[in-house]
Amino acid sequence: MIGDVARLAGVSNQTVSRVLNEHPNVRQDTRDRVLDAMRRLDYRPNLMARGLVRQKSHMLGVISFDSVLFGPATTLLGIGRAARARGYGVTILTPESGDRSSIVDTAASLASQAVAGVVVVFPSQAATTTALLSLPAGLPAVAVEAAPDDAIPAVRIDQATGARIAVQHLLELGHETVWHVSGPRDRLDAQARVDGWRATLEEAGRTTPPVVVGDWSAESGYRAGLELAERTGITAVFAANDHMALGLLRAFHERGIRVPEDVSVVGFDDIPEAGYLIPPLTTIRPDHEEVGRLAVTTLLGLVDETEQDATAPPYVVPTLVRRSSTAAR
Amino acid sequence: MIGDVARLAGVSNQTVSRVLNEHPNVRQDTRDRVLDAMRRLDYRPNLMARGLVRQKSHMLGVISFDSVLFGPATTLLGIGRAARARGYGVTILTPESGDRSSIVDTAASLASQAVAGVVVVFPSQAATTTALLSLPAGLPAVAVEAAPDDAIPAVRIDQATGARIAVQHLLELGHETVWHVSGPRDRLDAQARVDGWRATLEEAGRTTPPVVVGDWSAESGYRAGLELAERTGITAVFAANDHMALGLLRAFHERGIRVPEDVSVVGFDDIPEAGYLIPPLTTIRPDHEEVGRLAVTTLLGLVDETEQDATAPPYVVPTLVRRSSTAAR
DNA sequence: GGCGGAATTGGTATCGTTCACATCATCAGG
DNA sequence: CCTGATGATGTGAACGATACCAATTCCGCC
Repeated sequence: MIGDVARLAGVSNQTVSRVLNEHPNVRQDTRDRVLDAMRRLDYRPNLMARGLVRQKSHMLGVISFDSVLFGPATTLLGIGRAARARGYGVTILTPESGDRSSIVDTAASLASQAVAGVVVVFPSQAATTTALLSLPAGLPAVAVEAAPDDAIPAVRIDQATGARIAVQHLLELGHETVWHVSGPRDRLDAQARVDGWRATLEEAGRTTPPVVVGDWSAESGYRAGLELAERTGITAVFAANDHMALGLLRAFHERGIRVPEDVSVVGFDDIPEAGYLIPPLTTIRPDHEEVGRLAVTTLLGLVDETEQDATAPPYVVPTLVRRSSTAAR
Repeated sequence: MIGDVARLAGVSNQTVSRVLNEHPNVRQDTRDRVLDAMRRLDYRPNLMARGLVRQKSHMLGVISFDSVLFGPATTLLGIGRAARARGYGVTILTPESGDRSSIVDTAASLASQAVAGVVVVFPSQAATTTALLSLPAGLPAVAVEAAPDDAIPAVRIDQATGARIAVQHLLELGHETVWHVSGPRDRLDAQARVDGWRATLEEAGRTTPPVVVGDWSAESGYRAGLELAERTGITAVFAANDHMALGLLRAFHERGIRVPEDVSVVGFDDIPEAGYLIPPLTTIRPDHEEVGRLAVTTLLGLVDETEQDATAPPYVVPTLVRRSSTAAR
């Protein structure tokens, strides 16, 4: 195929290849002739052939769980866009389940796809470790959220700071303490939010209520809400994500507890509909897309030594979005 | 690399290749020896080399818009899983914007990735056409939702039937007529829902109120709700998706209109949190993942003539999920 | 005019695999 | 024991690009 272009332009294959790769030592008129030939033939380089000789593909792999959830889905979008901007394609794999074998399968499938590097978007330490171990040794990898020890670089939302901002906000409104509905115990991001919440309360010298554990779903938030509604004296709740906050709102509504008059609620994620819940939800907004971008930058730093700014900041700090679900006590 | 295996197993490259491709004419003990060697060396076939000689990659391309939304994201998941089950990888591209040039760019980028086929998950006729025209001629393609004329096969949710079920449900509850908050005008799926809604009302001999146009977002649903709240005599609203229904609920709540006592609301999509809104939302549940699966089946039918059941049913019929946002009049 | 070094271009091997064809081994039947 | 068919294996070319090295051209300067 490159031969056709070469013939039409009256040069050798090699020269076409040079034009293709923007090698400097090609005379301007030769370059023009080649470019013109490429246009005329609607030539597209065969990336498989190129990958074969270069021993490196133009593909990045992503292993992701929960890829339908707002946070991960947005991160995936960020990864895709950043990768494309650098000339890489992205292939996304989602294990059927959280089982060990399912994860191993997925990693193996990625391994055979000859990717240049891998981003692991997993919420649990164990799963990430499993995935990484199943990858061929030496394949560059970056973790999003959960990184086992410091074996590989990680990019994450600064969950703890996000939680801190949420709690701080509630304390400033005059609440004595803040209850917390957390994500699953085995999820690192969930635990980081718990840690931030607890630390902030302790620093302020407040009592720390027991954690109510959820699983990210609206349903678990609803159950947590029913549980909290039984108790008296609760004035502020920090939910570890907006979906659970949504469930909370529903439970409180059902029990005649008014938000924010009786109880203030803060969520986490700022899903697009957060502003249209009843009442509009005050929440913490993390920039998931930025996380994806940073993950790609970091990964490409590993893949391609010539990459610049390989040392991307590993934390993305979220911000507070004030709406109507919180009020002064 | 295949050579290493061959040497260790004491056979030729060709024999290893035969084992790899499950060619029948290999003696059992030879096969075992080769398989053992492969395991010992942790050999993985180089898919780029294979793709090069076979002139076909093991990759499917997907162009998708709105990949963060629940529906499309779920379809993407279905595509990914179905593809993997058939030994194909998937690369997903999302244009930066809906601009023509952005779409053309995206398609071009896919074209150079040597994919075996393409799934276009686009909501508008125009965008899909643009995307398809930018793809190299002869590349098999399947459209999800929006298919321009009948140039390529399409797989879609049976939107009209979904709408019909929603309207039917409301009419059976005794409502005189049903208002509709639609998706954007240029979206085929939105228009199909409008058509189903209108047809059902007309067949029942009811008056057809004007369509209130939204853009899928909760915000537009909210605005539509405020608008509807101004009018009197409205007892039932069918929103074209759950996010807009959510906005509606909020607007009605704000204006003191009770759901379902004063107005019944039906959504579309059955997002995971639909059951935890205030009140829990009655909605239409389309199986988006199934659409993804069917798209892959259909595409692979085009890519690989040996594929079976190439004639997948092109419509996936949704079902009604009854919750508490609808009541008898 | 001739020389040296840089810029430009071409030739050939190579990446890891499969394909087409050739070869060798095996076995049943006459 | 030979023949022919069939099964099992090996050999060399090809896929489309890049890498490495050699060859040619160009240019400024002595």
